[in-house]
Amino acid sequence: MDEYNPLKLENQLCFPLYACSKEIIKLYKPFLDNLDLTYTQYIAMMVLWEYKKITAHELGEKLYLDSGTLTPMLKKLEAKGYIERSRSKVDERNLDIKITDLGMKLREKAITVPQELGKCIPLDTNKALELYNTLNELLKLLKN
Amino acid sequence: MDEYNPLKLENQLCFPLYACSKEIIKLYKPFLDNLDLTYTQYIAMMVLWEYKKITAHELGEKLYLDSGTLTPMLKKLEAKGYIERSRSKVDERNLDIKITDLGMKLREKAITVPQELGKCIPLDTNKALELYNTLNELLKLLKN
DNA sequence: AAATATTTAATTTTATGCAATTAAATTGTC
DNA sequence: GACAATTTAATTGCATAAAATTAAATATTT
Repeated sequence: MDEYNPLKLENQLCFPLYACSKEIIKLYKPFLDNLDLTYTQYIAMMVLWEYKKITAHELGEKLYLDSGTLTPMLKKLEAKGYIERSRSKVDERNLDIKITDLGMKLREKAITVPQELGKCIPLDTNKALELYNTLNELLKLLKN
Repeated sequence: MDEYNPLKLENQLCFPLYACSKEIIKLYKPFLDNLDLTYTQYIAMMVLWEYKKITAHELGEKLYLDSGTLTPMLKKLEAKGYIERSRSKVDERNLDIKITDLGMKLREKAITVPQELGKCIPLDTNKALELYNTLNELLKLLKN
């Protein structure tokens, strides 16, 4: 009998996580192209649709992204007119991100995206929910 | 009662997939730094440790990566002396990737990585196995 | 055999993504 | 109030990652 090989790609947990993540982000592309958003910009807008106003730092914590990724991405969203960037008056080290009317209007166009994408993911509801729960649990544990 | 909001970051399946993938790849960093490999280079080496020789195209299929990512990455692995790149004699459009002795030697240094990483992932064996199975199933379905 | 279609790696462009550093502002301590 | 420590965004450098295009080689069709 062959010995168990810990270094086979097939035997890794991380690899299907990494590959699934990329493949699903690819599925978003045609829908997000209609909104002129990349996936990273989309998840940032999602937070802003909910909170309307947030500091760059808090946004980064929610998205698991640091300023090296956020700064240029937020500048692009500002150039598109979806957000405004301004120094906080309370603490000038903080950058306040505020959604614009145009940004809020984009939400209406985006409203169908989650359902459309759901149709592209070939998992039954129970499996999907179980996966959702496990990943969120793992994510929470990894944060500590 | 609040209505269900399909555009809340919290309600997405893809986001924890994306975030977990990135966070776990970060966990690899200290171990892979010892091997002078990035995560992408590591998974490429994993395939080569198993197959010894493979075409760039087949490697790309296994890793879910295209030539735009593979070409520069394989050149770096060649520069480190872990692989050799050569045109196939059978079909010159194909690029053969062959592991070197130095590349095979690196495997010995890498052998402990999966176990070390396992210790960093706070999931019990059953949950991890279930996640592994679901993700591989999903990955297989996404390929079609 | 010539023309066409296909396959594949490489290149180009744009957008992350992270580590490390820098710079500016604020906080804490005395 | 001076000054050190801390916090935060921005910058820099390097490595993906994907889409689109290009170029070379091979396979197919007539």
